[in-house]
Amino acid sequence: MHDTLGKEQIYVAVDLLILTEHAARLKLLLSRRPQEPFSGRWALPGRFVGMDESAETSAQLLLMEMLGTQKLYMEQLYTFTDIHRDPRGRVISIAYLVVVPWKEMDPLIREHAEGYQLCDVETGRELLRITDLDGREMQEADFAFDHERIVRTGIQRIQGKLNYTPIGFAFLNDPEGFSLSEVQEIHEAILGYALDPSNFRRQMLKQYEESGTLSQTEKTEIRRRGRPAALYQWKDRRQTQWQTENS
Amino acid sequence: MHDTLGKEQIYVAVDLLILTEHAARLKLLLSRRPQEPFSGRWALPGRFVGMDESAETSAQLLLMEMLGTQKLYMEQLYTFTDIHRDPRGRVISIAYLVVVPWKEMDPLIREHAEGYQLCDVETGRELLRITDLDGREMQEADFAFDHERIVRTGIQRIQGKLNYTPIGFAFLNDPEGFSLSEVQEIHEAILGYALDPSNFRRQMLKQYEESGTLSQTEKTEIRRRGRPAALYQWKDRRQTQWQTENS
DNA sequence: CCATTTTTGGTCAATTTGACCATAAACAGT
DNA sequence: ACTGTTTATGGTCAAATTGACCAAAAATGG
Repeated sequence: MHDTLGKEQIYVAVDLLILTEHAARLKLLLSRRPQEPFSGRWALPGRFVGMDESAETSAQLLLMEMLGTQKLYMEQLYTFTDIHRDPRGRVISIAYLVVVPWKEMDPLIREHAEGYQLCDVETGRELLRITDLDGREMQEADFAFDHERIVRTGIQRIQGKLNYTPIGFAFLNDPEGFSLSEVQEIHEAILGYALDPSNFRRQMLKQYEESGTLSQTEKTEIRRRGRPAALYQWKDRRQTQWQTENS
Repeated sequence: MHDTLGKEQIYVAVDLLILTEHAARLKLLLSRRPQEPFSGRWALPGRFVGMDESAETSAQLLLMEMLGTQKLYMEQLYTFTDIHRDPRGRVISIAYLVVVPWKEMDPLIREHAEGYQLCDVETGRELLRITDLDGREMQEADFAFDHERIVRTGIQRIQGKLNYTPIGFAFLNDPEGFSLSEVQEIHEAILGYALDPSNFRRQMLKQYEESGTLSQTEKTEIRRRGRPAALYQWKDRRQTQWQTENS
């Protein structure tokens, strides 16, 4: 479609940083580019913005194409505009950060997003290590365009936001409820280090229980080992506001 | 130059939200548009991004044109892409937040930025009131394009950043030193409410003194009334990093 | 010399945080 | 049935932080 680009105009694209979490691991949706430029390198899902779409709409459409849903947490991440970021011509990219609950991601990924892999993201306080399904680590040169930089920017953003927003809950919007340990697992996967269970629970409850957005249900979890956890619910009053809110 | 735009492509522009502070007031650089569209309405300084410039470079060039300097705190704010934000055609705007010390702004504004006014921004915890030099309040409809939204986004951003970054110090980079009351005045102007002097000082010193970025000089201020204040210095180790750092 | 103004340092109670310990509630294996 | 293991949950306690004050220091203006 856009194999060659005109030399006389700036093209606008959106790229999606789609994050999910499973088994104490932060995961990131990447694909190997099937064509030039950067054939074979890892790339974020992207799309050119049409004349009749806002960037946000364009991102939502791409999301719909890939996963078949729009009801996800999405925020604008950053706009990358380096002159030579795309060898085909002048393309700027507006990157969006998308959070998908694993339970939704798992079935969707098979149906819609063929060719995509959910790669592992390991992140300590400073480090960032991304590995594909075979456990091979990616270097910056393994990425297409400036996508490695986009990834780093996004990870930093979400790490910072954990402190003062309930963005962690966007990773588990299942209506059946969730345990606070699951929330903790998500925070740990994003931050890259362990948290104290007792203190974590205390913090979450104080922060969100009195505002009514986090409330305990009557059900409890079914586990294999250990004491079953109480299940909580997230009241979505602000879920839709998330879509347009700017930090 | 761009009186009429082609209908077949997306144009990319940058807009600058230039903030400064004086006499306990947050100020914002605006001009009345001299031409259609939105003739007579208030607008941020802006510029179309050239084919051979990154957005950041373009913003820096505009800054250089307007104020004759580039050595200012600047960060990308947000990218606005609504389809109908510009009646001339399809234009997206990458907004940048710029902080100028008053002592630099005052002389520069006369020389370079003719037609621009430094308007007052009054901001409580929720409210936002912007008034021109004659004290007349602006409504959303008094702004061109979606510039009122850009302003609100920017004010929110800087208010949030006061908590966890030293962005307040960007308002006074004078080499002669500054008193902590001046810093406090800046914070109060941005936040829209008063702070306790003693607690404010305690916080600033704990946060930045031990890292070596804030240090007391031997000089003291010359005042009209009251005890003269000790002057402090900001060590710029991270000033340049500010330019590219993303929150 | 006194009243006023602003800076600076300090107190003190309330709150928050971080590092723990202890118990509760389940299961697995003997 | 009992024992050990595992995970969830509740509690303690000292350290650190915050917010609301008070008071002295250091200047000026009358």
